[in-house]
Order: sequence, then C-alpha cells, then structure tokens
Amino acid sequence: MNATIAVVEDEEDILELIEYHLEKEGYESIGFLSTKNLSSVLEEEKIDLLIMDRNLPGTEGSEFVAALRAKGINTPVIYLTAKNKESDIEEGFVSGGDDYITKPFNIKELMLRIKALLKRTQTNTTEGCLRYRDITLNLGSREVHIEETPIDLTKLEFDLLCTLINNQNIVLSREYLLDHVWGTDEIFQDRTVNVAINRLKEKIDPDKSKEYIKTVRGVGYTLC
Amino acid sequence: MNATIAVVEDEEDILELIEYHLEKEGYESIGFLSTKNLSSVLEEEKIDLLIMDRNLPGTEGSEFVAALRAKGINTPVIYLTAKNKESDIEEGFVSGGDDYITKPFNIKELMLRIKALLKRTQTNTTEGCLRYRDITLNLGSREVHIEETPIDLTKLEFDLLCTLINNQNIVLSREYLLDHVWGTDEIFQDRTVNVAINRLKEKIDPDKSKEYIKTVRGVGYTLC
DNA sequence: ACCCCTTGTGATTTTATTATAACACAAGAT
DNA sequence: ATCTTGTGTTATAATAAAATCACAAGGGGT
Repeated sequence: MNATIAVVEDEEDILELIEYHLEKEGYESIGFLSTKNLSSVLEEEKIDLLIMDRNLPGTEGSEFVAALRAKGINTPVIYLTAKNKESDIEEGFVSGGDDYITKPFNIKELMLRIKALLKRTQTNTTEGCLRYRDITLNLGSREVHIEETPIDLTKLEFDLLCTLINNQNIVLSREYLLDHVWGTDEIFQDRTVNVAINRLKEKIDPDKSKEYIKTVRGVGYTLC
Repeated sequence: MNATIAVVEDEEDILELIEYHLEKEGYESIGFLSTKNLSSVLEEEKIDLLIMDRNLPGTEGSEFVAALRAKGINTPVIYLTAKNKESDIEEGFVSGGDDYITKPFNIKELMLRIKALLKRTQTNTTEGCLRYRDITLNLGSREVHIEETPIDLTKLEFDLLCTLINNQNIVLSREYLLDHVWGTDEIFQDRTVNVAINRLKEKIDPDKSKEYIKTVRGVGYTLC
C-alpha cells in the first residue's frame, strides 16, 4: 500500500542518505547509481515517484525523462541537482519534471516535497481506509482485503463490518445494529442480524480460525 | 482558456513584478495586498492557482489556506516567503500548499513552478488526454479511441466517462453522478443513471468482454 | 418544418441480496 | 437427565436493485 519510490543518484552516500530517509518515512525505495536497468523497472514495477539526479555520468537525467515521456510513462519526477542556472531549471521543467530541488538540499524539504507530490498524484487510493487486524476496508472503493487477498462483500455486509470496526470492544446489540446498519424506518427481526453476521463471518473467516467477531450471549456481537 | 492566478503579497512592488510577469506569460492575474476580499473572490471566480505570501501583516498566509481547505476550497497554492526554517516549510506543506518558494526568489523559477503546477492540476479539466486501460479521451476534441479505433460518444456519455475515469477506484453513487454529470438544478431519477451507464457500456464494450465499468449493487458504479 | 439524435422515463425481465422460517446444536437452568 | 433458551446453519421465499427494452419528448441541424 505504501508508495514505491525510485532514486537515481550516482553519489553513493547521497543515495544511501535518501534511501534511509525514504524508508524511515515508510516508503519502499529502490536505488540506482545510473539510469541503467531503470527503464525496465519503471515499466514492470509500480513506481509512484522518481527522484532523479540530473548530473549523471553519461546520459543527462532530463534526457532520460524526456525519453520516458515519449514512451508514455508518466511517473512523476522530482529533479535533484547542483545546477541552478535558469536555463537548467527550465530544461528540467520542460522535459516533464514535476518538481525541482537544488543541492545542497535540505533532506526534510525533499521529504515534504515528496509527500506533497504524492498527495497530488496518488489521488484517493490510500486514504479513507479502515483497518482491523489483517482486514482493510477501503471506504472509497468499498474494497475489502484480508492480508492482500481481496474479499467480496455485499453492501449490507460491508456496512455491518464498518460498524463493528468503528465500535471495537463495544458489544453491539442486535437492536443497535438494526438501527444503525439497516436503517431506522423498517422493522426486522433480531434473527436477521444473526444470519447477516454469520454470512459475514463465513466470508471473512471461512475456516473459523481467526475469530474476528465474538458473540456475547444474550447481548449481541463485538469485535475485540 | 488561460489560467487565472490570484497573488497575495503585501509588498506592492513585488506584487507588481509578479503580476507583470504573469501577464507576460499570458495568465490572467488578480493581485491582493492582503487576504481581505480574497475569500469571496475565490468562491465566486474561477481561480486556478493562488500565490500566497506567508508573511502578511495580520493573518498568517498558511492559516488562511487552512481555513480555505476547511471550507472545501482546494485551489492549488504556491507559497512565497522569506521564511526558510524547516518548521515553516513543514507548516506550509501541511496546511495544504502544493509548492513553496523562498525569497529572494528567481522570477523565472516561479513562472516555471507555476507552469508545472498548472500542468498537474489542469490536466483533467482543460487540455490533454485522459487514459484508462485502452481507452483514450481527448478532452479538447472530445474524441474517444479504444485501441486506435474511434468511438462516438454523446456529450452525456463523454462527461460520464470522464467523471468515472477521474474517480477511478472510487464507487460513485447515482446521486453523485447526477450532481456532477447532469448538473445540479434539475431533478432526475436514479434509474436515469442506469440507462446512461448501460448506453455507455454498450458503446465502449459491445461484447461485454472488457468489463470497464463495475456496478456495485446498492451503492453505484466504479471504474477499477 | 422536418428529420434525426439524444435522453429521460415507464414497463418488464433478470439478477442478486436478504429476510424469514425451520431445524440443529450447545450451554445453562431446573 | 431433560427442558429451556440463544445462536448457528441451511434452505427457500420475498424483495430490492439493476439491466433491458420501448417509447416519447425535446433539441439541433439541415
């Protein structure tokens, strides 16, 4: 779920510094000392952001990016460079860079620019997630994953699970669940909740090994 | 068609300098010496970008932006400031800034950052192509291609597809679609959306083999 | 004015979901 | 041990939702 960031920098200690900070911030990082092998990785792996030194031996970083764009690869790029003459800045932006930072740079500023850029480009995939143990609910896409494997839930099951997660450690009565998940107007039987809970259990824990949902006899159900 | 940019800067000569260059680049510019009146303009006019000094007398620029975001106004912001301590940079980004440039600044770099930021934010509204899998929408000519073969879509179908692509992985309710694709004033029935979606499906995937649009029962439709 | 295209709505069919009933089982209570 | 009560399970019926079809009311364009 975390963003994956590729870094191209020929100075090894700077590369290590950046990778260290990226991982500290929780990103996946892949370092390169040159643009060699980079193309194939960008095409095959899901890279969310590219940090590119422009003063590479051999190919100019910006030429490389221009070639990427021509191939239809639109990974956002932050340039990292010692150059700061106007013409260089311009060239960097023109060839499809999304941001630009000059050496010597403040590592914290770089991290913040990364964060800001990812926020813009990653739209809504990471936000709005509810988690419980190894279950992840994406509220926007309404996708449910258990340890990376997707699970199909109906609207009712999804809403029910949301309510349970949002009230962890609280035992929810059938009456409460009928009110909050089903809606207030119509009247249903308490049994209805049982069956819905069981169907949900069956989907999220078919082997009955995880015991996500605990039933509290005479009261209701809870997640703890 | 040209972007409209609002500039807030209390030093009159700097404000004039920026406005001069903005207009030279072909943007519409609106200058402000303080955040007074700015809110109403942002709400009423279509402002594509806000350039904001943070060292304003009275309100802090970043506080003002935070307030904007709280109101749901998401105009992109470039901060312009003499401050450069880490904590200030951080505060600027956190409160919803999209870029940050410190005084004394290179006016050309500012122009380039403006261009880059507009490119990122305006892609989906004005120029360029939208892509989804093998579908390409040309937003200017409103042409649609699926793997090089052209497809004829009506205005409604085109707008609907745009909205779906711009909200990939998010399940859009019929209500949301009626609001955003049809427009707010008139009232239509939910099933109107069904029919429009089906007509769109029929055009972009007559054999029903691609399954571009997924219907999420009880919720709405999504593209994933 | 005419025709054609678009599109909103009604009617109908098809599908998926879910409420309920009926039964089975387990844990306490008597 | 047996009865009672609550819950799990399964099957079936009811229902809600969506797809599909058909038609008619606008809206442009010629």
